[in-house]
Amino acid sequence: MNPDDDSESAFKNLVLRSCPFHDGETIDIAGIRITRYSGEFWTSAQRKASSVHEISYRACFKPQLPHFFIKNLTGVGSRIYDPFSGRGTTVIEAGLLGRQIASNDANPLSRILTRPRFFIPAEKQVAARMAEIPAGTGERAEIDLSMFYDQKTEGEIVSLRQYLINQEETGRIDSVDSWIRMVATSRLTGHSAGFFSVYTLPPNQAVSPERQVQINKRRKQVPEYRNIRDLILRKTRSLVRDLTPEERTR
DNA sequence: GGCAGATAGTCTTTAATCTT
DNA sequence: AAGATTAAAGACTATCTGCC
Repeated sequence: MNPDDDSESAFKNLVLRSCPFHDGETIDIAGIRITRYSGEFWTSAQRKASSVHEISYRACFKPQLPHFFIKNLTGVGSRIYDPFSGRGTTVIEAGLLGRQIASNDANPLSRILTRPRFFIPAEKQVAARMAEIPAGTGERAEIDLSMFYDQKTEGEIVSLRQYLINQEETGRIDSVDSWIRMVATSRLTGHSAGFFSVYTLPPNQAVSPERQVQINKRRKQVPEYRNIRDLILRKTRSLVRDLTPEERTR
């Protein structure tokens, strides 16, 4: 069910009325000091946050949520720890608020997506590095991904992957490589021309190869060439568009 | 500067499958 | 069989971009 605004605000008023003190006010209950804070984080108007958060990931909450608690309950320089970091919303927001951070996650994808956004390269550096990485020769991946990618596109992805694995294994991977890996990972599949794949479900939803064959048939589509270098640069620009010069070099 | 179309992050709905 | 859970599909919508 989708509660309309009226019922939502009625619920909010009920909750606020039942609370005996006002926002920011501290009272003593049974010897425990309690300060009240309230906020809204789910309506569209309150979702706007830094562009640097905008990478695809399943199940992510709004940056305003950690922002609210970090701002009200911690000071500049405090350390914020997130034990289930996911795409890193909490620690990135903490970083933007000038806090120290620590995080971990069982899924290594978390580190791939989070860490590079603390060491943001200049767009020029990303462009120069992308130009150095071989575009490949249309090599296919080990598994059949032809229902998602045009052959040339897939060749570029395979070549980039090989390059990154090689950099990692030889200990040469740097912040520019890591940034490219983060952006490329978030561009792999999606539902618009900004992704490497043909139209598929939005990137927070997985699709099996068999299902994608059906989607292609129904939509009468075949994967067409996508220049992954251009798309990575475009997304790079988009990710940093809200950042101040200080935030970019922090 | 304002409009229209494109983009893409996220939300809702429906279908399929599993559990009790 | 009913209820719960998960998968699939696409809809919704704020923001961006290009154009006049």
